[in-house]
This record gives sequence, structure tokens and C-alpha cells, in this order.
Amino acid sequence: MADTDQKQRKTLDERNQMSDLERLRHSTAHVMATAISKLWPDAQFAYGPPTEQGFYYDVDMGHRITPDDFEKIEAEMKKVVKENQPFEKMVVSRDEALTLAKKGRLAALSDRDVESTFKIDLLEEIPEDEEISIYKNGDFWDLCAGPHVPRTGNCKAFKVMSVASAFYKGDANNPQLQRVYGTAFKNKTELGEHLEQLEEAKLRDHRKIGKELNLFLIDEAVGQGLVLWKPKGAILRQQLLDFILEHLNRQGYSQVVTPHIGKLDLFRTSGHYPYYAESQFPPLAEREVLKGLAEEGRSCGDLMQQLESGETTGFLLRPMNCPHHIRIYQSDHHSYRDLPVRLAEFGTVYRWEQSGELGGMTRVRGFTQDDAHIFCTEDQLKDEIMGCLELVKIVLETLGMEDYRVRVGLRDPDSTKYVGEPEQWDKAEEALREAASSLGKDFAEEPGEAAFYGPKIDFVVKDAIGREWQLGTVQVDYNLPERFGLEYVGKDNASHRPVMIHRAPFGSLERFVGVLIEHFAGKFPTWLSPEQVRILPISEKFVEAADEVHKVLRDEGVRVKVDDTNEKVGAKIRLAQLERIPYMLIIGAKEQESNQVSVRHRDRGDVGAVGVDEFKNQVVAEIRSRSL
RNA sequence: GCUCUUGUAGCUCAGGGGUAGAGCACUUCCUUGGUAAGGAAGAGGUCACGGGUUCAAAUCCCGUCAAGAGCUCCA
Repeated sequence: MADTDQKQRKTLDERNQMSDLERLRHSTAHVMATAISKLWPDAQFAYGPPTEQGFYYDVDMGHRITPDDFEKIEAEMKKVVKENQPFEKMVVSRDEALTLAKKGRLAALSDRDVESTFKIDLLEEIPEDEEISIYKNGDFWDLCAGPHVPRTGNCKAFKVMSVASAFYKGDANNPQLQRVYGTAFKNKTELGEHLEQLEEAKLRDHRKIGKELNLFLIDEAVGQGLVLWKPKGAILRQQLLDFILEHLNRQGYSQVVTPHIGKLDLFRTSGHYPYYAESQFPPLAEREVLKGLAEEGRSCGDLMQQLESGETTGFLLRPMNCPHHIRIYQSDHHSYRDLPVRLAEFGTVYRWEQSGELGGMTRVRGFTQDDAHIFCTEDQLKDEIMGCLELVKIVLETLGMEDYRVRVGLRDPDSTKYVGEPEQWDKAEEALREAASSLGKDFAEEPGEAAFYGPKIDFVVKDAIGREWQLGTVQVDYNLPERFGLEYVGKDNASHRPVMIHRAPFGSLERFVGVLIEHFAGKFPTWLSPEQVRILPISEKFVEAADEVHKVLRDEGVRVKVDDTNEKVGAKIRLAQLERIPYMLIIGAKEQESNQVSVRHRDRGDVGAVGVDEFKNQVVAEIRSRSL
């Protein structure tokens, strides 16, 4: 990670552009550091920047901060705020700063027996020509480029939020520090609003809703990061598959079906093994091989070595679908007239994610991509990319997900790690750029973010807690066609190499549904709802009438149930509301006589009585059009 | 993988060195009720797992597994 320093250190320009809120938060971080220093004088501080949600300060000290300490810290902070200390900037020479740091005076309230270790390190990172400043508030002095608010009294509304650990400078080889997170706002009202928003976000969390609505399960007995889709979740998933399938057919894709494992040699050819072995499930060795090794008294290490060297063979749970699709492409002779060949599959892949990274449906070890591989000529590349983006656009628009970010990953001009010819890259990057701009949405070009095998476009959305997740992706690949020696016969009757595009509009079904649950807070549009209509007879006397309506709707393919439990309507409604069922139909004496149903919508409430057929037509139309 | 926190009934959680509690859900009965909870009775738990300390462990200690937050990673 050569650019760690750049990531951590903001330039002076960036600092001067700090917004008022960022400035306030950064100052509050100092106030917090002051408080922590008072409570635990051995505290050694590292970085303490503002963030999107607030601020943090990294600290190393003997005491382990727990949530029980937050109140104590806040109380000390309040004292500092009450004293209304001015933030004073003092420009010093490098030597002066170093002298203070050696005395342990930086990020501290007084001289100490120990040096301000991190600050000495930070000092070395400041370029020669840059001004070195120390900010003081009361007795707390800290090496800091600023800027700050005028006085500690300006930090009126704050809260210590959480504590976690972080590696110094984000390097896993460095010591771990305690990162104390806090947030700050102009005033108490805004702080209150923010905290309320966080509470609301928790209610949207897909893990919570997934459990409440019985959508999916991650079971210890099955394994970490392995999602079990329960019946209701499976309906949701199937609806999404049907939806995308319609559009795939329209765009001329061919569906294929391939197994979840393949020979190690296949992935050796593709380059996935052993290069990415540490992020895959361990290979499966053949029984005979294991037996043979055991008889020879050989170790697991020997086995691994043999598998890696290719001396013995085995199978791999596939980390990607492409090799299988490539083999399908290669099983036929292709003329330029056949291209583009578009092979699509809802393909399940397995990756060994680090255990600490797993979470809900958004980061898992087995997932299904709505994958496809397009084999085309250079000239077709642009149109094909456009087609892929069109698909992503349809998906996001149909689901009303407007809040996404488009990231175009380009190659790093200074690096030589990329495969393929520079002219090809230029062409592909230009095609991606053009395609991206056709979306009519801002996109970020990020040099150095391309994969080694080609440039890409990613669609990124945020979850309930504000974390960003990559969903859809379109990637150009020059590598695999080369490695597998893909060919087609051109007009000139000579053999040519096709270009490949990997693309997945949803990305992974698991992650997509996780994000979707949070997007809708469980209130899925009718076409996606596991149960679309629930019929609520007023009493058992009307169950028969309810059953008749049930039949009418079910025959139209509506997912409908009758609540024939021995409860009052109030209770039935409550239950249906909690299950976020879009439509509730109430049937009593009135409705039975007039062949009507009283319609209640989960958001609009009681919308009055309509004829059974009228309701049927309306709800069927709503489902067919996939209305939001 | 690392640091911290957590793990008690199907769910949400209380309790806490002397072999378990609430609400919801579930079962049965009564009730047949018009837009977010009708009533009664009942059933349900090796207190994540494995060790240790103790006369006694769900409770204290250690380890394992899992979850959450963050860091690192993500072809």
C-alpha cells in the first residue's frame, strides 16, 4: 500500500476546504482528546479526523475503553466546553515541534515521561515546505494543521458513539489502536435528529427485517456467510429472476446452466488458482490421492504443494462463473456472424471471505450472481456495454433505486500490471466512459481502480448504516480470452480473438436483496411482496365468502391468503400490517351481500369497498406492470 | 485475520454463585367481534459449546464457536 500516507494525510488545500461542520467535528475531536487525556494521562493519540458521520480519534493507552466509559468521557468534555477555551494556533519550527514531542507534550496536557510517539511519526510525514502548527486549547496541545472553531464553547452538541480498533495508518502490520468514534453538530436539535435517523436506520436493517418477515436465515449449523432463503425470501428472489430474465431474453441472451465446481486445472488456466487461493474455499482433493499421500506418510503441506504445482489434481468450488462459460463458448466453432455470444446464468460462486468481514446478506461466502459473459469483437464492444448499462438502468429504475453512485474504474497510467494492448484499453475506456455518460447521471472516473484484466463500471449504493456496497458491474476483460486462447473466424477467414465482458446487473442476489430490503424497509412493491393480498373475514361466518374471493385471485396468480384465525379484524389487520402485506381485504355481511371487498392498503389505510372483479383487475395490472 | 462487545424459550429481552423469568408467538377452550392487540388455561429452555474454580456454576475464570461494530481484505 504505497498510497497509505496520502490517504491519511490531507493536503493543506483539502484542509482549508473543510466545511464548517467538519471543522466543528474536528475541534470536537480535540475536546474529546482533552477529556481522555485528563482521565487517562498515558493516552497516546494518532489521527483524529472528521468523517461523514462525525469524527474519531485513534488512541493507544493502558485502559481499554468500553461503552461504560462514554458517559465519563462526555462529562469531562462538557467541562472543557464550559471553560470555553480558545483554540490557539501556534506556528513552530520542525525542531520546536520535535522537542515538544520528545517531552511527550504533544496531544497531552503536560510534559510526560514518554515521547508522543505517533506525533513524532506524523511530524516526519509533513513535507519540508509545509507549515507546522500546534493547536492549544487550555493545557491540551496537539500537533494539528487545523483549522478549528474559535473556542471549545462552540462544541455544544456532541456524543461519544462507539469504540473499535483500527490499525495505525490502516496497515495490519502496525499496532492496533482504539478508535473512539463520536459525532457533533451545530446544535442539540440537529444532533437529536441525527441520532433519531440512526435509530430509524436500525429498524431498516435487512438482518432485522429478514428475520421479522421470515425471508432468510444464516444458520450456524450450515456455516458462516451461507444464506438459506426461506419460502418468503425465495419468492422475492424468484420474482427478481423472472424480471431480469424477461429483459435478458429481449436482449438476446442465452441461458446456460453449469455446476458449482470444476477441475483445479480449469482455474489454473483462468489464473484464479493458485493466485487467489487464499480467498477461495480450499480445493477438494480426490480420495485416491489423499489415500496415497497418507500411505506415504506425507503431510497436508505436501498436498497443498502438489495441488498448487499441478502434480496432483483436484476440484475447486468455483469463485467465478467465467471459466465454465468460456468452455461452452469453446465447445463450438464461432464465426464473426455468431457474435456477440451472450451466455447468461444465475451462477452460484463461493469465496472465502475473512470471518470478520461477513455480515448479513451483504458480505457472504456463497452467492448467486445474475452473471453473463459476452463474447464480441472490438467493434461490438461499445454497443454491448451500452446494452449492459441499459439493463442495469432498467433494474434500478424499476425498483426506484435512484440513490446510487457510478464508478468508472480506469487503469493507472503509471502501472504496468495490466494485460492487453494500450490501444485496446483506450478504446474500452472510451466506450465505458461514453456508456456511463449515457446514463444521464454523474459518474466518477477512478484511475487505478480497473481490474488488471480490463476497465469496469460499478454501481454503488449505500445501506441503512451508510456503508457503500457494489451491486451491478460491467467489466471488460482482455485476459481470459488470451489465457484460454478464444477465437472466432473473421470476414477475412482468419482467426481473431474476441473480447469478453463480464456483467451482473444485480451483482449478487444476496447482496442485492439485502440492500433492497433496506431500500423498501420491508414494504416491497406488490409484485415483489411474498404475500400480496390477505383476506380478513370479520368472523368465522364469512370464511366461506373469503375462500371464494381467494379462489378468484389465486386463479389469476395473485399470492393471497385467508386469515381464518379466531381473531377480531383489528388483530388480523395488525398482523397483516406487521407483515407489510400490501392489500388487506375485509369481508363481512355487507361485502358478502354485494359481492364486494373492503380494501385496506398497508400505507393508505381504508380505501373503501369495490367489486371483487374490479379489485382483481386492478391488483393484477399493478403486479404485471411491476409498479412501485 | 485483528481489537472490543455480545450469546438466557421460536422472537424481543429481564435476571444473576443455591439447578430459571416477562411479553409476543404456539396449543386448547370461551368469545363471532367492522380497520393496528377480546378473555382464560396450557405447553415450551443442558441459560451457545468445552474445560476450570467451588460443597454448589446459567452466573466467576480460561478456551472454542457464532453474532455485532470497526480495521485490514474483496479477482
